[in-house]
Amino acid sequence: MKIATFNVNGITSRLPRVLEWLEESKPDVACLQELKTSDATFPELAFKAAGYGAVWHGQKGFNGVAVLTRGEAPPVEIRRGLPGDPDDTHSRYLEAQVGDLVVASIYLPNGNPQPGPKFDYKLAWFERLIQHAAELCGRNGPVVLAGDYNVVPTNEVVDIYSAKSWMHDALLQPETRAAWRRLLDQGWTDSILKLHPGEAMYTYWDYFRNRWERNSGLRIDHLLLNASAAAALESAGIDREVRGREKPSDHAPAWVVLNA
DNA sequence: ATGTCGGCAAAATGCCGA
Repeated sequence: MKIATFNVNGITSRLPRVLEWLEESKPDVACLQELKTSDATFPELAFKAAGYGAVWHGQKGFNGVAVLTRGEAPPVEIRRGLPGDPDDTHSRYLEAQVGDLVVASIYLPNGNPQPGPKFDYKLAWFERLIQHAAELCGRNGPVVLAGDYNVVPTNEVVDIYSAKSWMHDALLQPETRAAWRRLLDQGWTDSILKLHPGEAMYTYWDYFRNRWERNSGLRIDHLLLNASAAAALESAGIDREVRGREKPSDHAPAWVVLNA
C-alpha cells in the first residue's frame, strides 16, 4: 500500500498537476495540504473521475487538507481539526480510516514571522498535535501522520541545502525542533529519514531565487509511522520531478510503501 | 530587505500568506 503526501499550494490552479501525478504515481492514499479553497469548491468530481474518493476540510483562500483513496471505498472521516482549542478556525487537520489504516493529513502552521503571534500559534498548534498523537501512536493497527510539518528537523544535508539564510526562519527554530523531537519520541518513525539517511531528501523549494534550479531545498513534508506501520515499511521516496514541471507547487510529493 | 507564487477583494493592482 502506497501512502503519499503533497502540499499542492492551491488545488484550483494545481489540479492538472495533481491529476497527472496521481495517474503516474498511483498512491493508494494521498494526503493533500494547502487546498486554498472552500468545502463547496473542492473538485470532488475531478478526483472521482480519476478513480479517487475523497474527504476534505476546506477553507476559502488558505489552508485546507484532504485525504484521497484509490478505488471503490472512499476514506471514512474520523475527525476534522485537533482537539484542545474550539476557537481555532484553521483547516489544518483531517483524520480518516482506510481499511485497517488510520491516516492524518496535516498542515502545521508556518509560524513566520518569528517571533510573534504566528510563531506562538505554530507552537500551540504543535502542542495540540503532540497531545492527540500520543493516543494514535499506541494504536495496535497502522497509523500514518502525513503532511507539511513546516519543520526542518536538523541542519544536516538530508534536511536542508544550507541553513545559513534560514537561521531566523520559524522552520528551523530550537522551539520548533524541540516540539518535533518530542513528537517523534512518542515512538513515531520518520520514514524518509529511516530509509534514506545521509541523502538530500528535500520536499520543498522556494519559488524565490531559483531555489529549484540550484536544488536549494528543505525537507519539511514528513510521513510518521507508529510501530505497527513502521514494521510494514518497505520503501519511501520523493517524487522530485513533479517540482520541475510547468506551474508546479513549491512542494514535491513524498510517499511510503507499506506491505499489505 | 529582497525575490515568486496563489488567491482574495475588487475592477487594476495591492494585500495576505507562504
